[in-house]
Amino acid sequence: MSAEDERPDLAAMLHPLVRELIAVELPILADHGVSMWGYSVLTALDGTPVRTQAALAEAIGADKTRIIATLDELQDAGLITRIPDPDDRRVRLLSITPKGTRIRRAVRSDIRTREDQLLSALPAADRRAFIRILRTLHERG
Amino acid sequence: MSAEDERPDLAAMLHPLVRELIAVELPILADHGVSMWGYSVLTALDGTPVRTQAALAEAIGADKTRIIATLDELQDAGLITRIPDPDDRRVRLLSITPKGTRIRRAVRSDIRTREDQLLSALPAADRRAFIRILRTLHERG
DNA sequence: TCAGATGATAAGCGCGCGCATATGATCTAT
DNA sequence: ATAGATCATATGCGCGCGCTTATCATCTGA
Repeated sequence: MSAEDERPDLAAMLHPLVRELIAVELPILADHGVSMWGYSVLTALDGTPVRTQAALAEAIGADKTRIIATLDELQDAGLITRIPDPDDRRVRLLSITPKGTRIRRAVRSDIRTREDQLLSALPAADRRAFIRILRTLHERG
Repeated sequence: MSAEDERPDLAAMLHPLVRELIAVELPILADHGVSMWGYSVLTALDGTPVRTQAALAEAIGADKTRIIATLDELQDAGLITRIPDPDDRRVRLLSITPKGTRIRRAVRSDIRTREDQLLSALPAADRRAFIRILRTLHERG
């Protein structure tokens, strides 16, 4: 039985880490007046407008009915636009506004700063490797 | 602006991964007749008996009132024992039974198999590095 | 001895969320 | 023209869980 066998489960290590990250992010999001789902929507829309709300929900792992209130809030706050598609009037074309982009990037920057603090326990090479491997796992699926 | 700056947030990458791991684990846990919290308790007790229930809850990030039902179930199933401490009769000494140990290890083995499948997208060196770095972050925190 | 701390337990509140269902508008294919 | 699919939306159920409060037993220190 190698030492590897005695490691905690992946979820046992990852879950607390995620909880910690979320705890760090919530106050930042509150400072900028957006919810976690709202930020997630802004992130998905920044750079890539999305044609349907269902596709957006799918892309960010949200529920397509639950996301509607989030979109309402973002629209009311002027962070996104929801224009009926002239080619298919069932569809709302979603895009982020300049104000939405500004807020999204400000939030991301604040989050990045805190993430760096969290990762500062690691040697630089490990930090880079961790991010790189995570991106691989993330893109894979 | 380096490519690094355009990476997704850590939580955006880690959260889906955790969700996926949990989705994989739930059927395994159901097969062995334990809940996620139950498995977490068994894992904490295997090898290290714990003196108080509050300490256990704290150790696994659970709520000290919510954990009681879990302990009741585990005890009813014969997977743990809860004996009043003769030196302080407020306290219940917690330990895992042989049956509990057997189940915990069977679950862990099944989970490990599925984790390996999940990580098989990575080159072996990255797999090792990922685990090693995760353990560092986990122990630090 | 007695007040206050500590441990286990019960019970309840409120939130977020996954999920199912229903409805109306609109499009598409026959 | 019409049936069926698709999209946005509203609504409601139920669960898990973090949190609070209260109760009872027991221990500890002044």
